[in-house]
Amino acid sequence: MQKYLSLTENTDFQRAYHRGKSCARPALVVYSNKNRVGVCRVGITTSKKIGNAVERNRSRRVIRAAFRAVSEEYTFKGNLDFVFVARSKTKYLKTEKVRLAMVECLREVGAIE
RNA sequence: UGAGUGAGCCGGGCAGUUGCGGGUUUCAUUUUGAAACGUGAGGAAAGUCCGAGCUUCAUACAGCAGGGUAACGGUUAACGACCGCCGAGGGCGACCUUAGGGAAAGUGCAACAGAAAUAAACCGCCGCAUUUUUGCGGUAAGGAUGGAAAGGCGAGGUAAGAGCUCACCGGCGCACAGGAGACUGUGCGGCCAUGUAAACCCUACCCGAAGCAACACCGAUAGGAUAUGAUACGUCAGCUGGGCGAAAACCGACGGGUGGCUUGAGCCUCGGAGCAAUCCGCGGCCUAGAUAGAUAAUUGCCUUAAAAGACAGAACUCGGCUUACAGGCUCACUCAUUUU
RNA sequence: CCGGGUGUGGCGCAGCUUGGUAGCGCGCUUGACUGGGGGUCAAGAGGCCGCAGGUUCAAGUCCUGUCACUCGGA
Repeated sequence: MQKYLSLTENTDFQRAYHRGKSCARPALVVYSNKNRVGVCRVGITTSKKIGNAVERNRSRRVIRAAFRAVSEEYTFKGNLDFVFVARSKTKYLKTEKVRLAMVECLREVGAIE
């Protein structure tokens, strides 16, 4: 499995929010933006609105596991930055449901076939 | 059987597959990659309310200001924590609560009501004078107010009264006895003291400051400074004093990296000392260390009525306190009822 | 990690230092002036002062704990 870098800079997140394509589902929100780094990068946002530290960690882990499954199943078109934003429902969902929602969103923004 | 009090404990367990962080070993290897083994959140990790370790700032200053604590004895590295005990208050009881020094060092405050609030004469009572209505004097027993009216209550006493005198009770002082001490008990004296110090204050004791984003080293980048002054600058935070450091290739800056980073006032078993907190000894064990931050998905079995369903995520490390918490377990004790 | 601030009628704020009566503006209700509206005037309702405990005769105010929001520094 290929390694993916993490998004760390705040400017990268802002660029994804403003210029990238987006798609929203009750499970999560996906932003996608082209980059020039040469590899795909991933950022996960869990705001304080989601809940306390345990609930934020839970949401982040579910999204990370879902993305891992997606990246093994599909190949991305070009080098892209992804930002996944957790919503208040995410912490109650199983990984499989989040994976299905993620596939739908990624297909809509044109990242996968 | 019912009601209750106190103390302690658990917070599902075992095994498998895929995947993730750290470690060790082996192999390949410039970076790094692969395999195997082993390991990977809590009782509160939380709040950050106290106390320490550690590091730096003068090898670790002084005074003032400021802050904290407050019966007594002990435990502890230390504490405002804990244990024991005394006093006070509450409960039928097991037991619980308690910032619990000083109000005769001084200052302030006590609204409204009431005659009067820390010193007092409105009504009443008594005596004397008198134009019969008032004046002067004595008096805190009685009256209404108030949280509080100047020790309480009874007897003597008196013109009327008053600790003025006496008995009992309460408070204070002294002596003796007991105790490690706070204090308790007994006897004697004498009647002077309203409350408030979580009001200022006084007394005793304690406190230098900042915090792992500390700090040390490496690295790249752009910049400042341009000369010998005991001045700028830096430094123990507030004020004053006094001192120290530092200089020609140096200074501070920094979204970088490495260390700091987990063996520690550590955990477990057994024995001993102590009412207890806790301490001592023998033996055994190594148990997260990330740096945008690692625990997810799923299967089977067991315990169970049912495997779910609480509160909640380490961030330098410890000791406490406080707060949140589904469901349950153990021990000791009290009261009531019934039976023997 | 360290250190501040705020919480009071529906909304925005005083009152806390020096403890005894909880007030101001906007809004709300009723009435009057007007043919009606707006506006003005008059009257009124609406508060256990974030929560719990303590000190005190008495607490919005003082003390302790706690909850929520918010600001600043490294």
